[in-house]
Amino acid sequence: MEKGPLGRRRGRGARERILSASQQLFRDQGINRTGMDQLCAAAQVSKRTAYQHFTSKDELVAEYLRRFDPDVMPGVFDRTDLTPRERLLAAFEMPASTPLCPYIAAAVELHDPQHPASQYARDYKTAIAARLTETAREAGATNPEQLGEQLALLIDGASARTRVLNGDSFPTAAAIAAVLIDNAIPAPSPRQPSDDRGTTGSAPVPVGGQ
Amino acid sequence: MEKGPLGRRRGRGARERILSASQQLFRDQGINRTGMDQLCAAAQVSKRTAYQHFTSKDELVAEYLRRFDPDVMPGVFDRTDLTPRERLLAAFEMPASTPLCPYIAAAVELHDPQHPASQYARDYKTAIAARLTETAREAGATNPEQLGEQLALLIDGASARTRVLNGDSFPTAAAIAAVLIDNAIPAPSPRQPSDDRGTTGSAPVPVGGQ
DNA sequence: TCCTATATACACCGGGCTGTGTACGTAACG
DNA sequence: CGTTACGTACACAGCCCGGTGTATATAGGA
Repeated sequence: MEKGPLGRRRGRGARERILSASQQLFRDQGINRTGMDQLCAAAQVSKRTAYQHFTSKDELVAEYLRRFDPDVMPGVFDRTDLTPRERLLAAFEMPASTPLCPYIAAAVELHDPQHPASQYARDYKTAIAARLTETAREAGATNPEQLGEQLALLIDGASARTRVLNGDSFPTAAAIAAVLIDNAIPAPSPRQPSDDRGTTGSAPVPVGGQ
Repeated sequence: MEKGPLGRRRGRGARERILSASQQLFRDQGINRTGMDQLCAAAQVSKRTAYQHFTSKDELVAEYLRRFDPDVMPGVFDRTDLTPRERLLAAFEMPASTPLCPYIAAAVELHDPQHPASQYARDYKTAIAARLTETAREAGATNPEQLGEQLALLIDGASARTRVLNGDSFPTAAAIAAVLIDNAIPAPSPRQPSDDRGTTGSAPVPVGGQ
C-alpha cells in the first residue's frame, strides 16, 4: 500500500482519517466553509468512501461532535494531584490559542436547534456544568449547582470573547472564578491553598438544596 | 405605486428596506443561510437594485453590522434615573428571547478575521467594555478597567450560552455581576434599594486580582 | 485459495449561491 | 414637459457544494 503505481491505497482506517481531518478543518475553517471535496482530499480518502461511512455531511458533523463527549475536559477534572478548588481553577488555564468551543461554533454555524449536533452541544454543556457542580460540591461550596453554572458561563464567555477579540480572555475569566469560588466556600482558610492538601473528604460537604 | 397592475413599485426606500430585512433574516437564519434572493424578496426589492446599493453581499453584511454601532446598548448606559451601579446591572436585564450578539454570530459564521465585519465586531466589543469601564469608574470601582472587562465577558458568556442551551443565562450572569460589583466598590453607598439577587450574602471579600 | 468487505478513481447531476446583462417602467424635479 | 436617477422584471452565467453511479482494485479472513 502507500502509493502504489496504480490506484494507491491508504489502508483501512478511512473512517478515522476522515474524522481526524474533520477535527482540524472544522476547527480551522469552520463547518460550512469546509467542503466534502477538500475534506476527503485532506483525509486522503475518496469521496465515495466517505459517503459509505457517513450517509451525509450532517451525520459526519454529528459524529465529529460526538467524539468530544467522552473526554469532557480531560486532564482537568481527573487530576488527583489538585484540590477540588484548584481543579475548578485549572479549568481556566487554557492556552491563548484555544479555539472556540466546537459546540458553540457548531450551534452558531448550523443555526438549527433540531440538528443532532445542536442536541450534542446542549448535552455537552450540561455535562460540563455537572462536572463543575460536582467538583464545587467536593470543594465545599454552599450552592454547588449555582457555582457550577456560573463557572460554566465564564468558560463560554472566555471562549467566545477570545474568538471575537483575537486575544486571550481566559485570565479574566479565571480572576472572576477565583472571586466566585472564594465567595461560595464558607469556612475554609481565606489564604491561598498553597499546601493544604487535605484530599477531598476534608470539607464538611453541606447538602445543597434545589 | 404600491402594487400597480404592471411592474408594481415599492418606492424609493430600497436601501432601508434591504437593511431592515437583513436585520431580521440574518438574526433569524444566520448570514450564510440567507441567500440574496430570499433577502430581496423579503425586502420587496429587485435583486438588481440590491446590487446597485451594495456591490457584494460582504459589503451588505458589513453595513448591517455597522448599523449597530451608534446605539451601543441603547437605553442602558443613558438612563439617568439609575445609579451607576444600577446601570451596570441593567445591562444584564435582557429578555430571554434576546438573540446571540450579532457580532459574535458574524465572527463565527464568516470565520475570517480579515473580514470588515470581524473588524467591526472587535470595535464593538471594545466599545462595550469601554462603556462598562466608564460606568464602573462612575460607580467608584477601584479597578474600573478590570470590572468593565469582566462584565463584558459575562455578557458574552450569557449571550453564547443562551444560544446554545436555548435557555436564559442572563440571570446567572447578573448574579455574578452583582458579586463582582460589590467586591469591586470599596465603600458601598446604601443609597439605592439593594436588590440582592439570589447570590450568597454580601461578604466583602477583597477582590483577588489575577 | 477464494470471497467479501473495503477502498479507489472519476465523471456527473441537481440545486443553490453570488453576481450580471438587458430592456423596460416610473417617480421626482428642473 | 423632459430629463435623470431610481427601481423593476427576468433570464442567465459561473461556481461550488452535497451526493451518486459505475467499474475497478486490494486487503484480510475463511
